[in-house]
Parts: sequence; structure tokens; C-alpha cells
Amino acid sequence: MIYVNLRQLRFLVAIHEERSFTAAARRVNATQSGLSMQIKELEERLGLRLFDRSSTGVTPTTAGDRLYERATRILREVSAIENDVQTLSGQVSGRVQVGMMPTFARAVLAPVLERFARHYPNVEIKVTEAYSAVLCEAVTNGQLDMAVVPSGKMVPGLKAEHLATDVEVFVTSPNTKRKHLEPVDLSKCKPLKLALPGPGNARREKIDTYLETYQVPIDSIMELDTMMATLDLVSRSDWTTILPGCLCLPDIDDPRRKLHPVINPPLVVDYVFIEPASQSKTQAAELFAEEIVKEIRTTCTFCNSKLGAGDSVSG
Amino acid sequence: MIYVNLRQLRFLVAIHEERSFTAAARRVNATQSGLSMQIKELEERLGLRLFDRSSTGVTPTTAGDRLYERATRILREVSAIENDVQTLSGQVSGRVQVGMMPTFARAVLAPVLERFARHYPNVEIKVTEAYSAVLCEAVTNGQLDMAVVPSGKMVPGLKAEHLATDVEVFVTSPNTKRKHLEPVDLSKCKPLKLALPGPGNARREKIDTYLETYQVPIDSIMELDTMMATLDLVSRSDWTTILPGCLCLPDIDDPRRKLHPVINPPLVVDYVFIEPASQSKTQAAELFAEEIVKEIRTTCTFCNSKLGAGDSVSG
DNA sequence: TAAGGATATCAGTAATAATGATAACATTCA
DNA sequence: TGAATGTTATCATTATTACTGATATCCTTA
Repeated sequence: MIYVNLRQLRFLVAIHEERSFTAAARRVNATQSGLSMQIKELEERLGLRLFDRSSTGVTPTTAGDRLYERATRILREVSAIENDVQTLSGQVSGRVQVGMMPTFARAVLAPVLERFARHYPNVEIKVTEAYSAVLCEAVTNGQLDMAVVPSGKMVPGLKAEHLATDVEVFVTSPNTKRKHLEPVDLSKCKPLKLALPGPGNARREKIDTYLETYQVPIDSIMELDTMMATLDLVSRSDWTTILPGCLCLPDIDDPRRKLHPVINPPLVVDYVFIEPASQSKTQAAELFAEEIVKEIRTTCTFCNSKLGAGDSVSG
Repeated sequence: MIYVNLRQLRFLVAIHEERSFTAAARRVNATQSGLSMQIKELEERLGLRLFDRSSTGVTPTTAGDRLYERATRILREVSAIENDVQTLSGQVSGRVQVGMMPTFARAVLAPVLERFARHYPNVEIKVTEAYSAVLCEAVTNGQLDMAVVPSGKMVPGLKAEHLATDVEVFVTSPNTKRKHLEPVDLSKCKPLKLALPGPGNARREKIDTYLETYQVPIDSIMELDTMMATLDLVSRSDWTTILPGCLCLPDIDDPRRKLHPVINPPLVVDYVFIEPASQSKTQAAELFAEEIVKEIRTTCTFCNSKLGAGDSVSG
């Protein structure tokens, strides 16, 4: 009566996301051979093909796509059962592993951590700061429960929720003519010396597109994947950078730098919350997520009011 | 990472509904011993007790109840996977097994069967006419895909949906002074000789309550679990009966009987649609269900307009 | 106190899944 | 063209897991 089992669904999901039996086997700590046999079994039971095989990997059939959708839902519910256990056991405890893009390390994370640790002393918290690609990967293979990243191309196996839209801010040293917080039209600047995150970074791609589209004159570009160094560089030279509003908020009045919301048109960054598609959050994770989401939303609202270039940003 | 498996959930559901390992084992074609071990395993993995055992059976703990809810949902989704297969395979086919209370055998069932068979020639249909207890049982243990029964005490393991409310009609032979279709207040009648379905029948219980509550004078009661015989008896004697409006509709103008909506207060019967809680309908079943539901609703509406005793019925 | 019915346990057996090596095939690149 | 690499499928073996049937134990009831 019941053909499919959860192991098969877990395999199916992994294969669907990895587009490969071999890679999927690695991910679920099994052998390629085992997956092959299980999927074969499933296909025979159901009487239809789930994947088209080739020597370069596999592509899901229509049926495979359909089953993938159902399987992720089912697995999420099953994992919810396991999370229930802790909920039922009374106090909130466990371990929450969160990934954060560097933007939030200062303005957002600290207050949340403080509040959360005070409310739920029995929850172990682990926060990893990294760029989006790394975080997506880590969430996908279960090393992290969730992460907040700038929106970019969607990775399979993840469930994403839009959090907020933030302004990007043009940052320069104090030795310029512009007034602090005065909006800037980058395409009308003289050629820029820009320190930007390396290619592959989700924000970088969006910034590149912007620079090209609006023909912003560039003198030269330096790749810096470190916020601290970037800020330091900018404050002591004629190099400039573009940073998310939330990141600039804590030292909005720091005399070492001038901030200029980018306008005509506004350059923005979208933050998204990601979690595994086929797993449900533990209660602790759920509570932490709530806190962090709330904090990011209010911070972004505040950010827009302080740094935003009028109404055009919020849309 | 994944502790529970579908077999365990299936066992859990059966045990929860049967309140017994032994009975559940029978239902799922397994041994008591096997269930015992699987549930033990599950409990140990989750670290909490799901059932309190006694020598008379088991009662679910809070956790057991919680898991039961989740498990039924999960199993329903899993069974949906299997139903998808047929949907994906193109044409609608398969086998639909439906239970019907006798009320609908005539007025409702025939047109639905005709329409459905014409639209979906590849679907095998099997209809069973029986009383609610039998039908509930059959749906629970999977012999039927669904059934329509009068509402009564809920059986665990079933998902129910209210379909419509129908008037009960007092039926007599032509040899009375009342006008055909004239409403009747049973408590003002002279003592009745009533042919009613046997105890255990869901409608019977409701009728009994009504008769007691409103002190309807009774001469004597005969138990007849056969509609045909009942109608025949009533038309050729001074025995009377109470029947659902839908049942009377086909021969509303038959001179062999007089029909009288029961008022002060109206006596009604609720029809509910039942299906297994932890299984999803096949596409064929889904389509058949739609048809039958539609037909019953329109028939009841029509019934109320023809036989209904004013507004008080519809609430 | 005995009988009946419930669950738990245990050891043996049956069924199922994973493994590791290999085969077959396609792609890439020299 | 041919070797190297990387893919999935298959197979026999091993390991794991689940089921069975008998029995033990406990509780309720007569």
C-alpha cells in the first residue's frame, strides 16, 4: 500500500538539487550505488521515470519535478516532528547555527544576540559571517540552520523569504567637497576609484550591472573582501566604496568618512532569509529567526529614513 | 538525521485510532510484537513516550496526539504522491469505491453514476449501500475510498466534511385526514405506530432524541432496516415512518403515500462526506466526490424548497 | 483464584539496504 | 584517434533492519 519511504524521498531531493547521483550520495553520506538502486526501485514501483540519466549527470523529468515538490514538503513536516520533541520537552534549548552577511555583523547582530541569549539561556548560538555563496552552500548541506544574505540567483534546495530593501551608500573620505549625507549621482562624478567585493559576491554583481547601465565613470577598481580594511582604506585615501546602509548606520556620525545615498536611480540591496527547503526550523531556530528578522526590518526602516533618497527607495 | 520512518507513522496512526496495539496490528497486517518494537524504537529515538500502556489497551500521551496529527497529514501527502502517478499518466482511470447511505440510492446516485461513467469511461465504479456504522468501518480500514453518511458520532481515522442539511419527512398511507405535503407537529398527533431503522443507526439516534425531547406520543415502534419494505408497509397500513427528504423526492407525487415535513421544531438530518484521514483521494475519486457532493447539495436545496417547513430548516 | 486479554521481550529468521568493485557509456582534451 | 575522466548501472556480498511466533508479565474481571 505504501510504496515510497522517507529515505527514497531524501535521496530524490538530494539528486534533484545536485543534478547528480554521485554528488547527492556524497551529500547524504551514502554511495552512488545505493542511491541508484533506491531510485530505480522507486521508479519501478511508481511506474514512471523520475530522472533522465546521461553520462554527465541527470535531469529530472516532469514527474521528478512534481515529486520533488511534494517530497520537500513531506520532509519538512517530518523534520517538524523531530522539532516538536524539544518543544514538548518544555524549555527552549538546543543549538542554533546562523549565517550572516558581513553587513549585519555590527548594527543588527549584536542587539539580537544579547536579547536572545538573555531570554533563552539554554540555547547554544553559533554565528558565521561569510559571503552569500558560502552561506547558501552551508545552509544547503545542513551546516547552518538559516542565513541572511543579499538576494541573488536562487540556489536549489533553499527556501527564501524577502526581508527588506536597503539603500546602498557611496562612502568617501572626509576630503571631498560633497556634504555628508548629501545624495550623489554616480554617473555625474569624476572617474571613481572604487573598492568593491570580489566577483561572485551577490552585491558585487548588482553593483556592476548598475555601474554599466548608468555608465558610471570608473578610474580603477580594487577587490576587497573585507569590510574593515575597506572602511580604513576609504577614510585615509581617495579610494571610495559602496556599502549597504545598514552597515553604515553605526558610525553615521563618524568624522572619518562621508556617506552619500546613491540616487538617479537609487541603488538598493535586497536582503533575504534562507533556510533548507526540506527541513523545518527547530523551536529555538524559529525564535531566533523571528528576532533577527524583526531587527533587520526595523534597522532597514530606520536606515531608509536616515539615508534613503526619498520615496523611490521603499518600492 | 531522520529518525522516524513512514512505517512507524503508519503504525502510530493505527494504534492511535484503535487504542490498541493488537487491533492496530490486525489492521495493518502485522504482528502485535512488531508494532510494539517499532513504537518502542520511535519512542526511544524521540526520547518521549507516545502511549500510556495498560492491560486494557493504550491511551495516547500529549506527544502521541501531537504526532498523530502530523502523521496523518504526512501520510496523506505521501499517498498523494502515489495518486499523482495516475494523474501524470494522462487519462483518468482506476477504481473508485464509494459508500452510500440508502437515502441517496435513488434520487442522487443514479444521475451521478450516469454522468460520471459517460465522462470517465476508464474508471471502475463500485458503490456499496449500507448504514453509517458499516460505511465508517469500511472507509477506516480502506475498503472504501469515501462515503456519504448521516452525521453522528465521529469515528477516529476519518476526515469529515458537512454536505447539507435535509428535512426529515413523516410518511403515512393515503388513508389519513392530513393533506399531502402539509407540515405536521408530531407531538400533537395521536399515538404513532412508527417503523424506524434499528438502534445503532445514526438517524435513529437523532430521531429517538427528538421523540423523547418533544414527547411525541408513541403507540409502538417496529425496527425495519430496509427502505423498500418500510415504504411498502406504510402505504398499505396505519404504520408510519420518518424518512429523509431526499429519499422521498423521487416519488413526491406517488398517490400511495402522503408526505409531511416535521415541524415544531423541524427534524433534520445532516449529511457528511467521509474519507480516510491519512490518505488522499485518487484523481478519479476526487472527481467522483465532486459530482456526488454537487448533486447532494442541489438535491437538498430542491428538497428544502419542496418539503421544507419555511426558513427554520436551513439554519 | 483462574481466565482472558493486553503489552513486552527474546531469539531466530526473513527481508531489505548498503557496500565496493566493475561494467558501460559519454565527454573532454591532447 | 585514443587516453583520461567522470557519469550511472549492475552485481554479489555483507551488514543492517524488521518481522515472526512463542513466551513472559501484568492487569482486569468473573
